[in-house]
Amino acid sequence: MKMTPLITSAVMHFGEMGSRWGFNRTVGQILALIVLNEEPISAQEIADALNISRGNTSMGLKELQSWRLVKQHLVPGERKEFFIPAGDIWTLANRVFEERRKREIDPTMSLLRDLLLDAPANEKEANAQHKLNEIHDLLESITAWSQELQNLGPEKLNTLMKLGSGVGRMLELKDKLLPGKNSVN
Amino acid sequence: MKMTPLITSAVMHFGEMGSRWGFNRTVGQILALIVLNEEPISAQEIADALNISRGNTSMGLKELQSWRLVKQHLVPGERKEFFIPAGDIWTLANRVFEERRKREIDPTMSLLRDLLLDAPANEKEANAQHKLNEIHDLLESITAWSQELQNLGPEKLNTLMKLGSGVGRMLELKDKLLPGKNSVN
DNA sequence: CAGAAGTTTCAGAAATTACTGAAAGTTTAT
DNA sequence: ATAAACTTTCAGTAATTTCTGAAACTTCTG
Repeated sequence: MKMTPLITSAVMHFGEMGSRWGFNRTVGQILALIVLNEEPISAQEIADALNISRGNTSMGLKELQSWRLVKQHLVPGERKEFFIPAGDIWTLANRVFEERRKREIDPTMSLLRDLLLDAPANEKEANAQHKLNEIHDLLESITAWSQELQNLGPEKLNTLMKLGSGVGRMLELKDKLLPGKNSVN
Repeated sequence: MKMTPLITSAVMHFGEMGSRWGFNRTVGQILALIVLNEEPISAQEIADALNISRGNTSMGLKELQSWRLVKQHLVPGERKEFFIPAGDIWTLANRVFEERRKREIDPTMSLLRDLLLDAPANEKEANAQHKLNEIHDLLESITAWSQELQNLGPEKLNTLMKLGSGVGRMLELKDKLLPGKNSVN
């Protein structure tokens, strides 16, 4: 498993970015390596290529599996476990979005719901609650929307993205188009 | 600047989430405090309320200003500087998206462009380059799209979000609606 | 210009997070 | 049942990130 210079650059970069994407350097490197390698690759090969301990590799792979970004791949006749990406690039990107939503938005939504249940103790709290409510509604919209987008599937999503500024014009016509929908206030 | 229990819970939570949102605990707490407090608040009051050093407070505020999430507010007659949110909740959310895009996507796009310029040295590299190209295109779409959404402005964005699954139906009709746009393959 | 009121910087300490490697665990083959 | 081939766990260490607080800086006031 010798990495070519190009692959090395890419792997190193994804390592650096890893922490910004919600996982750590090693996990980012492992992911890049698995994605860029057309053949399935074993844990030992990963450890060797990246110069990291076998234990760290194991933990990284576990994390990537919990994100559903890589999966195991049994090679007939081989005792070792091999790893491959859990889907195409689109799928992987979707998974990252979804996992991050779970980690970054859901816990906050849940707390906000709780905080909004209590009656405000005074003026100050009433004001704060109002702000928290705005935040809650915003997060709810984002969540609903992102699920909606995922349900569209890659093709339609792509259509929508490529549509670009056409979206604006389309929205202006929407009431004529979809008379069943009530307008938003 | 005594925090009520409700505000305390919210501030602590935003601190915990802070690191997942791209800044650290203290920065998250400071942001929450500024947003939830209707009055402008001074650096010293923030340090006291959160029990953090004055120096840390200063750095946190600097970071929040670099994210364009809070701004200074001069109170006439007061020597101190006060701080307030840089806009309404929608604006703040947009700023977070945009900043994160800059930090999480732009550097990768730039590297990918470079890596795609070199001719592949062999079979392996050609394959890797193909994958990198897919990633590049995806990130490009996401970037373009998110800029598009921001240009729509809050009202239309809200309309779009509330539209929910109507988007799917709308897309099916789009060709009739916007005949100038070519279909996507 | 001295000094009071405030802010920022940054070296070192504290806290957190990631990594190693040896030991324990698992699976398959004989 | 034993051994070989492999994986996982986890205590301790290393690396990184965050925080403090004292010193330096800035600005305003008399």
